[in-house]
Amino acid sequence: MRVSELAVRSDVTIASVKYYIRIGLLHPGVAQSATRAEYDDSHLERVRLIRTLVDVGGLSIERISEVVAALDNPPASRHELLGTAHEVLRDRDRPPASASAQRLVDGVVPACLPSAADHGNPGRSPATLTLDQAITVAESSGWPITAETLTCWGEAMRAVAEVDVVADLADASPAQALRYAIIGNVVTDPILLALRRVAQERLSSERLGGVTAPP
Amino acid sequence: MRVSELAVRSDVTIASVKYYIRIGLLHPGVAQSATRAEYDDSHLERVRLIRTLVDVGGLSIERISEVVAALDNPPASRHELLGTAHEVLRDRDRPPASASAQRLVDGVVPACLPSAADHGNPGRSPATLTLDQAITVAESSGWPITAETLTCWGEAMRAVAEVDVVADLADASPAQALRYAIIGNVVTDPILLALRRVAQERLSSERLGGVTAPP
DNA sequence: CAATGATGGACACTGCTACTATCCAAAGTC
DNA sequence: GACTTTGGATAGTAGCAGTGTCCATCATTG
Repeated sequence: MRVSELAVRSDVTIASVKYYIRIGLLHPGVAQSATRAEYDDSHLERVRLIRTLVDVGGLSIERISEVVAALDNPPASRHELLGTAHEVLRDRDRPPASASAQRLVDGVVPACLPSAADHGNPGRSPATLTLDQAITVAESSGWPITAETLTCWGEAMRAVAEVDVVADLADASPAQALRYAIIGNVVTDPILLALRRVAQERLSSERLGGVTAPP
Repeated sequence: MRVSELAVRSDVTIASVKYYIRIGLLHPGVAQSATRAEYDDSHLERVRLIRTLVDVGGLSIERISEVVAALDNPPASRHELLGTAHEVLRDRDRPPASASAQRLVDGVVPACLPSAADHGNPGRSPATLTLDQAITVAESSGWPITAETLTCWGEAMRAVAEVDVVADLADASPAQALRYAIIGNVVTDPILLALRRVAQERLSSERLGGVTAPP
């Protein structure tokens, strides 16, 4: 297909396609002549990935470059796959984690989320680092998290992750699996948060005995 | 206190304080003379709220204006409180929900999140609308959600919301309760998502039998 | 009591991001 | 042969969230 078709099919302007190629997010088409190049499904898929990451995930172009780099050079082992996915999704410009947050995490997580990696020193994975920092931010916003709360949430998220991991493991190539892990989290995170709000409304209406629905 | 102190205590430059006042996010200090005004804890609290919403929630200044407007004019009834909180946190520029997503939500949510509001026609609350749209986006990103998945997630999020609602109801004035509902969601959403990732890593390492931890 | 320096108010300006627009010459199309 | 499309390059734009600068006032301090 030509640029115009790629642009229409991915719902993006030609100018944007050119832009993505220029900054290296998208590989150029195969040049047929000085004024013609051929684009294929890999281009279409890439542009759609970019748009999902921008529109749904709210990732910056810079972050997307990292995602793309990881996809073009995926980890060989299954074990590092999620780590890589979580690393690119991780918010890098957060203040460092407080000691109390790390202690809380160390105390609660192994108990409610047992893992084979608990033998020996597990180190701090991207996700654990993110958790440390998120709890630190909450603390400094005057919203301290108790061990009980975290335990309860951890158990709930284990149930969520059961579904996730099963879905992710079905796939074939490392690049595809990585793609799935990244897109899967990006598109389903908002669903989870929306469900949380729905649950809050319904629970609160039950507790208060009234009707929460708006006009 | 004077601007300089307010600026230091809220970790913001004087220029930013002036900016927030100029655009109406922050009420001016009480003028003592042409070159002196007195600021109090309400100013400090407001600036900290703004920064939390910007830094943690990633809200735009425009959205924060809505939050501030809601706080200055909170709903009188407890029942509308969460609805208002969810309305201001809701992403307004999403495509409309698909019929299939709405059907999915209607089929799953009442079953796993029973509510007093289910008598008669409940309408669509802000959170439900957000959920519809989030599922629609997932569908159109090639990530269809099954009823089983949604049910499982819904049950997990009910457990999460149990903790939330208890915390929110402890408070006094409508404005305070609204503030808590908004900040609470904003600062704890990232924790939940981080826990999800941690759970994924640990579960996957258990399934794969290896060690997921990075270097 | 004069020098110093913080304040309020107004307005212009900046830095960053993510595109858009324009131009051109070559190539394909009708 | 007129018209459209493309690739490549470069410059320009829109929006957001502040910053910088200026000035007249005013409080403080040596």
